[in-house]
Amino acid sequence: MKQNDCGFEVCDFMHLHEDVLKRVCAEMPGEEVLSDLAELFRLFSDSTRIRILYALFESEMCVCDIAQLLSMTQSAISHQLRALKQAKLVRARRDGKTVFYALADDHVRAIIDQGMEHILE
Amino acid sequence: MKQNDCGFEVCDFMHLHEDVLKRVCAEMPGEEVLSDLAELFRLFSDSTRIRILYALFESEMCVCDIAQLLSMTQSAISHQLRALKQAKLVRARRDGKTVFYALADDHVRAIIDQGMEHILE
DNA sequence: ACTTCATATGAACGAATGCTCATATGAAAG
DNA sequence: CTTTCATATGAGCATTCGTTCATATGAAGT
Repeated sequence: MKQNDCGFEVCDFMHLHEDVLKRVCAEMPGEEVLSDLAELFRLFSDSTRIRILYALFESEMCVCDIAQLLSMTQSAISHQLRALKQAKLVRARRDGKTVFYALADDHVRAIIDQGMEHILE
Repeated sequence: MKQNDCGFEVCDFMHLHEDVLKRVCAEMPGEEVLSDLAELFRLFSDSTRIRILYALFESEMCVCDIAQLLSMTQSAISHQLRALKQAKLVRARRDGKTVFYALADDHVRAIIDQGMEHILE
C-alpha cells in the first residue's frame, strides 16, 4: 500500500497525477490555520453580526444604540459583540456607563466588500 | 413617539446624533442582500469546505480524489460540494462516470486570501 | 450607602448544521 | 439487460448556534 508525501493512501481509483497531489499538499496550510480561517468566516456568517459590522462602518456605536438600530435586545447584541471582540474584529472603549464599539481594523471592511462583490455579480 | 428616517423609535437614551443615524441607515444594504452575504460567508465557515476550496486552488478534482485527500467519506464531500455548487462557488464538469469540480471564479480565492491576511497579522 | 442605568453573562431551549448510513441515480462495460 | 463504479441524496443523530430570560457587574449620581 503506497503512500504519497501527504501521508494518505494512493488508491487505485485516484484520478489525479502524483505531481498535482504533491502541489495540493504543499500549498495546503496546516490544520490549525484552516480552522482559524473557518472560525473567522463563521463570524461573518450570521446576518445579525453582519448588520452590526455594517453599522460600525459609519461610526463607533454603543450597545443600546446598535440594539435599537437593529431592533434587537441589548442582550443579543452584547453576546454577539463579545464574539466579534474575541475575534478582534471590533474593539471596545468605555466612557462612563457607556461602552462604544468600533471596527478593529480595515480588514473587516475589506472582507465584507470582497464578499459583497461576489453577491452583486 | 418620534421616528427617524429608518423607521425605528428614537428613544431618550440614544447616544448617537441624528445625522450619524441617517448615514448608517442610508449605507446599510437591504435585509435580503445582508442575508445573502451572511449565507455566502457561511460556506467559508467550515474547515471541511475551506479545505475543499483550497484543494481546488491547484487544479480541478473529482469527488473521490478530494475525499481521499481530506481523509473523509465520499458522501460527506458530495454533500458539501452540493452546497458549494448551489452558491456558485464551484462548478462541475462530468467526464464519463467521474465528475470534476473546479472553482467557479476568482472571487473565491480573493475572499479566502482576504481572510487569511487577517489571520496572519 | 443606595439607586439607576448601561452592559455582561450564564442557563436553557429551539433551530440549524455536518456527518453517517443506506440507498438511489446514471454512465460505461460486459 | 445486467453489473460495476462514481456520485448524489434523504433520513437520522449528535453537536453547535443564536436568542431569550434572569441576574450579575460596575460606573455615576443622589
